Amino acid sequence: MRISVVAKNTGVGVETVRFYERHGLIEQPPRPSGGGFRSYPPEVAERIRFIRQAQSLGFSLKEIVELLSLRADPSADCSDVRRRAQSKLEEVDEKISSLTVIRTALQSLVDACPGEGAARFCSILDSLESQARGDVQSEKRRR
Amino acid sequence: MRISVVAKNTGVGVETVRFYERHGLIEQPPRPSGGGFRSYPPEVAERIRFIRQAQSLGFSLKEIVELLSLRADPSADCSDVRRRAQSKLEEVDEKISSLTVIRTALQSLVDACPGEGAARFCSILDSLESQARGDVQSEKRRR
DNA sequence: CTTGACTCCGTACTATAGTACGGAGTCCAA
DNA sequence: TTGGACTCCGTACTATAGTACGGAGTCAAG
Repeated sequence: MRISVVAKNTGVGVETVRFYERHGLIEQPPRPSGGGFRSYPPEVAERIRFIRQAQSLGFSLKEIVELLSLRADPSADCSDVRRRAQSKLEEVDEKISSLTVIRTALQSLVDACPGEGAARFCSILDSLESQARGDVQSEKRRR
Repeated sequence: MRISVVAKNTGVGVETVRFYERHGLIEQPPRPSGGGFRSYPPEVAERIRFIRQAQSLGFSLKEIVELLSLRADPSADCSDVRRRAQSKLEEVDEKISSLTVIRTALQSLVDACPGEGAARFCSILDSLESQARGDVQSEKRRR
């Protein structure tokens, strides 16, 4: 496979394939002796899909490199992988709960806003300001 | 107030204050004619707290610039601000639900993992791989 | 045997939100 | 008046994950 075919088959750009090569996520096939274009084995495409799959689960490229090297290392234990997945799960849980806090705050701002009038007197901006002052009283009054 | 005092009072670094100046989030006080150090009025510290408050609700610096200019614009309407908060709320909701999908996937990977044995045969890595192949069968078998 | 598409390679640029650095100037207390 | 701390300013660097570009080489169809 030429690089453009790999890219097309995996839904990434040619430049992204090269980017992954440069960062050690996939191996760059040797250039044929005598010149010409590199030929990519199907495993490369599979690995790129693995990368995207792991990315979609919230793993960074750096973490994916580690995951891949665990798979390659015969002395690596499955529990290493499990620990990583577990800690990623905890990370995701934390993100969800902090977003939930944000959601609640935004919702109450939106609810309190009359939705009309000059922005200078906007309750949302006011609230952001009074919270910036640490002004809890006006916060309570507003609700 | 000297810049370092502003920084200390708002919990950011001096470089961050300058960064906000360069990016139009806060106004840079003029240097006293005849040389010397700039003096920051307390409103600057308040504005930095506003910025951090809005950041903590998920607004980017670019969006915060817009929020601030809405507040300054006498013709801007409160409904503009409300719309922005509303759409940020929707964004946050989307993030939460996609993280929830990720959470579920990670949880089932962790649950399926025996937690021992060689990483080469790790069910988590296998699963990532078979999903990469679009191999739904082995996915089902594994559970 | 030429032309257009594709490849290779290095370098540079994008966005986001800062952080660091070096040198010159300034301020204040001992 | 001198030394340490702080300020000013521009530039460069960090991390993350790519994206773009320009020139040279290569391949295949017409």
